Amino acid sequence: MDEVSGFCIKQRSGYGGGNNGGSGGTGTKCGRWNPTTEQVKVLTDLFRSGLRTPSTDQIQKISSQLSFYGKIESKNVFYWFQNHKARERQKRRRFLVDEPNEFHHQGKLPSTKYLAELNQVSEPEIVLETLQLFPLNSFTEPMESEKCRLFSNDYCKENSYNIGTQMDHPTLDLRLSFL
Amino acid sequence: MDEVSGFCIKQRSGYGGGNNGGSGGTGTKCGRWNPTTEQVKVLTDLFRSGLRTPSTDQIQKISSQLSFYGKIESKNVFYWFQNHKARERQKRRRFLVDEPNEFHHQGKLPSTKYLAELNQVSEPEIVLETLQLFPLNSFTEPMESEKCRLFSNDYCKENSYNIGTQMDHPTLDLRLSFL
DNA sequence: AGATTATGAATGAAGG
DNA sequence: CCTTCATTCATAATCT
Repeated sequence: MDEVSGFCIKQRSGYGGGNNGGSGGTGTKCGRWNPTTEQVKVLTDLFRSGLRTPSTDQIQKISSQLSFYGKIESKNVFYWFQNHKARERQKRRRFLVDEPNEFHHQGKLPSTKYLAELNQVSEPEIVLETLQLFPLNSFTEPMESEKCRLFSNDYCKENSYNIGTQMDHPTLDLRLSFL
Repeated sequence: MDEVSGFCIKQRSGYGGGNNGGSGGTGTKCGRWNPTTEQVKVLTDLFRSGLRTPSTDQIQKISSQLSFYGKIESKNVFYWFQNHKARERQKRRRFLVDEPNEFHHQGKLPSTKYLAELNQVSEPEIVLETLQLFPLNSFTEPMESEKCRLFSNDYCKENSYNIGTQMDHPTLDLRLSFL
């Protein structure tokens, strides 16, 4: 999984039914960006697809696409990738390096044997050619994908990405090929 | 469909994080790390000795040492310091901003523990910067992590720290010098 | 028991 | 890139 934990969707006080067209996560105080689940999903999938450091152009486009799901700015996308990447690495460096040492004495644990799944941070680092997250019900034919430029150290593969059927929106076609 | 009104998806059966990864079985309630008294004591003493932001190396060593008292991971140490520092600052700030007259508590009184905490905050905090935490090499490169002087409420005091005398464990010498 | 507090964990934003 | 800070969420601990 992308993150260490199963993810808990955090939300501000449940705003009444989707009144927010693009009011982002919280309806009240917009101190900082609070990504919606759809936004997180898209970003995560992009990341897992291999995108690590999107260019300014890409950021713009991603942001633009994600703005459909709620308020978002380019810098949010930028920060998201930075943080995600950094924490992925940090997890490995700081947390994974943790030794499997196990001396329990003081505790009252009944010596439950546990298997630490430390490999959860091992990143497959695979790059999908065509990412299909949502089995596309609609038949949005992907337009001719633009040629992806390879950046310095990024994998930029053309991704066919579609989102639809998740929200009540008019079949947003979010192919990653727009990148 | 239930709106984004976040519901917390129960954590997947354990993740690298938490603490008790397993207890075997499936539906194990993956709780969070619950430090033992000794662990808290050591951490607190370290903090009070001036350690505020341990480096990765230090974190790992602390974690390693504390693992004697129970299960612990590096990330726990990391978060502990992170939280402790943040909350100390937070309390301090709140204390300064808070009501100038700390006597009129007409409503419900804060718990004794809370008051104790406040009292603790009010006492002079001593942050060492000469704590020899990095005596590993003869020519130790001084880390440049001495920029925490943003707020001028740091005092310098020479201090030698030794925990070993307070422990009731075999021969674990937990002097901070191990850092 | 439910309400409240304490605190582990997470993450958006920056700083450097 | 890396580290750090602020804020928040979730939950164990505790109180009433």
